[in-house]
Amino acid sequence: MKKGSKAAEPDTNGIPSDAPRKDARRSDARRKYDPEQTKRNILDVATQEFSAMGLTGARVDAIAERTNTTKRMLYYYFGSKEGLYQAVLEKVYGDIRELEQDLHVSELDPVEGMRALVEFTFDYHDRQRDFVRLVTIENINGAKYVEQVKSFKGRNVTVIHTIEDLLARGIAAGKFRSDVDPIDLHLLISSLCFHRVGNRHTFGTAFGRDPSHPRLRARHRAMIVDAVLRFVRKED
Amino acid sequence: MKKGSKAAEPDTNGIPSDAPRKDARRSDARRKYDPEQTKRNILDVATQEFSAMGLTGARVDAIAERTNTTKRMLYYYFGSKEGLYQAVLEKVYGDIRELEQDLHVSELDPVEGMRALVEFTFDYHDRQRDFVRLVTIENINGAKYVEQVKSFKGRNVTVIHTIEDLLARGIAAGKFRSDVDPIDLHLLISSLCFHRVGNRHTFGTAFGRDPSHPRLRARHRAMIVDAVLRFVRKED
Amino acid sequence: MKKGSKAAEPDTNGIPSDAPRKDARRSDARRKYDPEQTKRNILDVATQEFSAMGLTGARVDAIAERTNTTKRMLYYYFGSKEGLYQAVLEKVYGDIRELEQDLHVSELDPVEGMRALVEFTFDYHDRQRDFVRLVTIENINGAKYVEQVKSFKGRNVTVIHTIEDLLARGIAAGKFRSDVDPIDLHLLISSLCFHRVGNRHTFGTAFGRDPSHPRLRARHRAMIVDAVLRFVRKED
Amino acid sequence: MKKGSKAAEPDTNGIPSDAPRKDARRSDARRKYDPEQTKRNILDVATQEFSAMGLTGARVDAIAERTNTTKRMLYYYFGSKEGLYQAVLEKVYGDIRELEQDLHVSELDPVEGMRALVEFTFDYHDRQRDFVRLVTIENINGAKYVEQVKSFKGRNVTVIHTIEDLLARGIAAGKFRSDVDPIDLHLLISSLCFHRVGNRHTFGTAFGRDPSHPRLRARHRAMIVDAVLRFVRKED
DNA sequence: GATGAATGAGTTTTCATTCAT
DNA sequence: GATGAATGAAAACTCATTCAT
Repeated sequence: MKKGSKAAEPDTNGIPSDAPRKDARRSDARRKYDPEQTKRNILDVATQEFSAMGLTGARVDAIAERTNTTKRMLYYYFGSKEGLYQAVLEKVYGDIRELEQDLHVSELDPVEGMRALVEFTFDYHDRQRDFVRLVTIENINGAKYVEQVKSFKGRNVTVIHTIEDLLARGIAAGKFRSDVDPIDLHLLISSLCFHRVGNRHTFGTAFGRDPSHPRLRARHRAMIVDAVLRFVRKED
Repeated sequence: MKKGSKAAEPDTNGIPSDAPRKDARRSDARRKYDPEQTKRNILDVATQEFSAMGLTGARVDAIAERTNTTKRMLYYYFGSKEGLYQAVLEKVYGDIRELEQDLHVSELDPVEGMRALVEFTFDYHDRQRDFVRLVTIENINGAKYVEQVKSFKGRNVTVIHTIEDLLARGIAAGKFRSDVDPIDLHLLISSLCFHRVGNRHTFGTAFGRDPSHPRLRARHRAMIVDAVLRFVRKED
Repeated sequence: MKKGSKAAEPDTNGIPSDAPRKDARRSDARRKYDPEQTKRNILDVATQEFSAMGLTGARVDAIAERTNTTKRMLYYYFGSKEGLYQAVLEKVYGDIRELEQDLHVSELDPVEGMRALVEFTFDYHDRQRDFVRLVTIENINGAKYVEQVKSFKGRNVTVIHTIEDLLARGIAAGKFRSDVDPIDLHLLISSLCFHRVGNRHTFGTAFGRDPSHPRLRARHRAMIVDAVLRFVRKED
Repeated sequence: MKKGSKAAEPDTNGIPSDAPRKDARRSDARRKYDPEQTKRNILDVATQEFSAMGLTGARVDAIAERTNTTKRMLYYYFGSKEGLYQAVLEKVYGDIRELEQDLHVSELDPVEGMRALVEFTFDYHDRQRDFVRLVTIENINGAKYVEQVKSFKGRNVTVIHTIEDLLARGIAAGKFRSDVDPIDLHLLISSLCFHRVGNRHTFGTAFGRDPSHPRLRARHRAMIVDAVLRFVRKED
């Protein structure tokens, strides 16, 4: 194993990472002392590094190097490598939540709502690779850190409520079967949307197909929507 | 000494790991020096450690400690930490292959064959957590090491052939729709079987449900078979 | 953040430390900026921290945190950690001096005067743990800093004069032996009064007795007075 | 505070430290791999550094530098800085114990026995400055580490038994008073022997007298024996 | 083949101190 | 006078790997 810390090389192929936008500076003059910006900057770089390298694989030095500040500030604000990792997790989960606010499924008819939910889930995972990778990493860590993330449980409850609502309305409209457990359905949707992103490297190696290629992506999207709708549809 | 190298603790809840069986000693005379046994022993322990901790998280010392031999031997046989990791990957993929030999889907009618394939895939992932974890880890590594595993590509080709055969026969029998891509279908099946195992920690934390609980497992198995069959079925 | 800077925990069992009294604000109008008060506040906190942790063990951050002001002020007023330590030493020695003024041994008959001196010395050490600890710390530092404390030498000269006076009068009165060196006697008295305070932790651990317990304190006090008087007494 | 790690400078004036004897090599050829010697070497150097600088003041690098090995070995054998400190404590207490074996007070008449005990205690403290310093340091640490030293409590019990025996025999012989508590007497003796060593720096600074000067040492030794005997002697 | 001791090069973390506002 | 943010230098500790026996 080469030691040179080239940092965060693996992955990141395709869509550019969603983390550090240098232009995110406060619109007012670039001030020298801007703790919020400093923190955000560190957090953005750390998101990249942790999602690319894992908790143990990430290097504090590598993060610091790509930051506008020094390693010291990283400890000043986040206390430790683990603390920083945790903060990254928190940020990432917070980000999703904001996005989900925009999804008003309850205003759509159940079938269209279900389609919208699946498409949203698909798109989100497809775009937020860092999120997918961090979840993967957390599963290797035994979900040790995510447990302490406040926004984590809340977010999941929301999704389940959405699904319950869709299912109930679908059943009432005679469109959906009545024996589907909402959490199981969530798992099913997640599986389909998550796996092709999280495992795209082994998939690509195995079949010579990159699941993130636009054509494939479109086909997968349609397939997954189709599969979910067939699964919930009431058969006559 | 703060950290105490307990190593490889995370995960492993539920089904006991499939790796190191101390009793696996060759029944014939236990010779003092048995290179094969030594290698196998190292490999078993390493499988556990790598699958529990990841490539970067695994500790050579931790592996050596739980081995019947010493660290030196590990280097003697496998050259480096990476070499050992690679060997683990190779072993794990070899193991699957053997199992798949037993699955004779071509002798079943297409619907039953599809069901059998899905059930096999489900059961395999459900049991072989180490495999699932190692694949996950490989995806974090950008599939860098699995690419060099000989049995890897071959195995996947086989699965696709099986699916192609099932689809063709199903279409011919008027049971399956004709617009399903075999690799996409494989991805779909894999997603459903893999995700609930690979992400069971975050899932468990999010919903307070352990997907490996027998009751849930049975339900998931039925659900996945159902979802796949509904997906491929020809509608009239 | 692992270590959490709780600072200055060890010791302080029993009698509450004599340092920082938050209520010590000047009774006259609490002005926003009161340099004297700020300095005193820093000094009090620093006395605690240094006496609890030693010079190297003390943390500037820990001191600043428990202060009403910020770290910057600490440097503003005292220049450096060492400067602050020195200032603490100075303050502590000054405090003693004030107290010793009240002891008018020369007005008592030699035996009673000696008793009074020993009792005073005992009581002082017994109460001023911070003083005892700081002296101990200075001895670990090779007395490097105390050398620069002005009140230090002066104070000792005074004590020796007092002892010389007592011895002379005692000898004249036929009560004391004539072969006692005043500095040696001072050392003897100090040893007895100092040790039980400075080493009370190891003593407590060794014998399960806390020398600062009231009953034990009283007995020690009597014992030490007794020992000293027997030592100086002229035998017939 | 200068940062350059010149290490272990303070103190050590006078008698050369009792720690690392390079000649302590196993008499048989100087072997390259000699764990016992390596450990002892580290321990000896560490004893010096810790006793000179305290736990927080000591520098792992400084210890390693003066060792025949590298810093890594220090962690290999002792796990951490604290672990090494603890080992030093253990060694130092063990050393005393061995010495005390040679003191057969019970064979002497009570007065002579008491004199021998005091003289032994005096000599021990006078010579083993590292011991005295380490005890002092432990008192600053709140005796946190010495508590875990096995030989610590045992040693103290032994001393008390010796004193009890002497007192009992002295009382029986009509030589000693009967109201002396053995632990108190031990404290008294310790105080007198310990203080002049432990606090010799401040003492030297205060009075311009170095208590370790041979002439002064002899006088102190006589004085302390005298003081103790006068204290225990039965008055007619 | 097998082993415990040894190690160089990192890696995380801490500390006293200073800067810009 | 006062403050929170910032920092370089050093300190503790860890890791994969190799050596002597």
